Amino acid sequence: MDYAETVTTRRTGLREQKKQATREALRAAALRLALERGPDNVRVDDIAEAAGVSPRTYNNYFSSREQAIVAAVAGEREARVAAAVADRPDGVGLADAVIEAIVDQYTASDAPGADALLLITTRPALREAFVGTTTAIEHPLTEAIAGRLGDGDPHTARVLAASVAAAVRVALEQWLQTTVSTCTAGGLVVPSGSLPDLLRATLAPLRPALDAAEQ
Amino acid sequence: MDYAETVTTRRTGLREQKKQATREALRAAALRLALERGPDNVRVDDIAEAAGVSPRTYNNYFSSREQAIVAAVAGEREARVAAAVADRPDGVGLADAVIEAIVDQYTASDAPGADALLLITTRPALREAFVGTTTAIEHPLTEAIAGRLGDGDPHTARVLAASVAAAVRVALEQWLQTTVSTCTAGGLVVPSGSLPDLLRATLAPLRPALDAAEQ
DNA sequence: GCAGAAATCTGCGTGCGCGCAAACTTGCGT
DNA sequence: ACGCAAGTTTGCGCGCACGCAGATTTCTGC
Repeated sequence: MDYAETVTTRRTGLREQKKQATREALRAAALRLALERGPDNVRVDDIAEAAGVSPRTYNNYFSSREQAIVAAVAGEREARVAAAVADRPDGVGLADAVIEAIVDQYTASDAPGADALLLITTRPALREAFVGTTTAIEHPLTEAIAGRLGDGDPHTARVLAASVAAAVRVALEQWLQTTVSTCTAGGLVVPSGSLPDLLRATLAPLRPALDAAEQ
Repeated sequence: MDYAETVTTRRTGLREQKKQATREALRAAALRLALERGPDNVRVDDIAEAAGVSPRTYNNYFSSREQAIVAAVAGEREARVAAAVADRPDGVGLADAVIEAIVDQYTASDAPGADALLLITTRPALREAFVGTTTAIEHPLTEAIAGRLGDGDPHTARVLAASVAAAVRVALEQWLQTTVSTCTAGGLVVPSGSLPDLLRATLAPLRPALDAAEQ
């Protein structure tokens, strides 16, 4: 929940260094254990023990059992989406900047954690946590949109960011739904290639709102 | 979560009748106890005991402790919003129908539970649960919008409904924020009169998207 | 270096959410 | 009227989330 130090490693150093280390250890341990045994057969005590910390400490980093597993695949996608929106050249419109940035980030991150994604699509509790990560992009996205809108009403940026995040959530829900049904029916892996198209199609209805805000 | 019987009291009757009775008893007990003592000094066991059911039964009706308290003021606003959208004459545009229906429902319901609202604005956990009720309007709103759009793409209706719900959530968050700060600073009750204006202003950026979907 | 301040880790206790299976209630067919 | 099927309630147990306060580690000023 704290992205202020991701760039310049602010703050004295040894503290934040250890903090990030244990956070990463918890992430890795959670994902590894979830893949080895089923996701249901892993308690927070196991994760904490594998990471070498107290069970109580786990909840100082993640507020739910699923967050650690989901964090491994979701990562800091939120901040990268915002950065991607801001990095688009000024020539392209707001709608294209936002939509393409989101599509890029959500398709690029699929390759590394493909096995983890398959795991997430299986268990409903994990799917819910994964879908819940979309709300995390709201704040960074708000600032990115506000930066592109210039001196406009900051309320508008916030509403648009929330709407975009909601649309992304809808796309993910539908993608997971069709994915699991495909798995059940065909028995093959996920057709991740359709995610970009689905995102574009789902975000399309918001284009008029984004265009109108630009004036 | 089950709105199929709200109109015609379908299903044999005695079962659903008792079900609604205990649900209402739980709601009332939760709100009463929360008002008497502080909201933090009421356990689910107390609510269940006051309603005359087992503590386990409570979680058959509400999946969290706050839901019962919030449900008292939130009620079945979801279904009524959808009905209000559908009831607007065909002459008015989709944007006006949606926005005015929402404004109506969110202002009309404020009067009865004014004291409860003040309670909710105080405790952060309750505010979160109250804000969370906005996602409940997504499904009914989707069908209402789809009905007005006619034979258009059902995806569009879903995205628009999700965006509208997100915007409502943003408005509620901001309203609660300014409300609590006003209370802290001035020490007076909430300026509920500004909610309609805030809703209208927050939903305004989505007008172009709603208008465009209508064609 | 060295105290004092600040942040973090940890054990403990409480309450909550929920799966499970047994008792009980209600509805329906005959 | 009666018995079976379906639905609901309840007790039980497990694991999770978190506040609290003490111990421990890290940072800062001197």
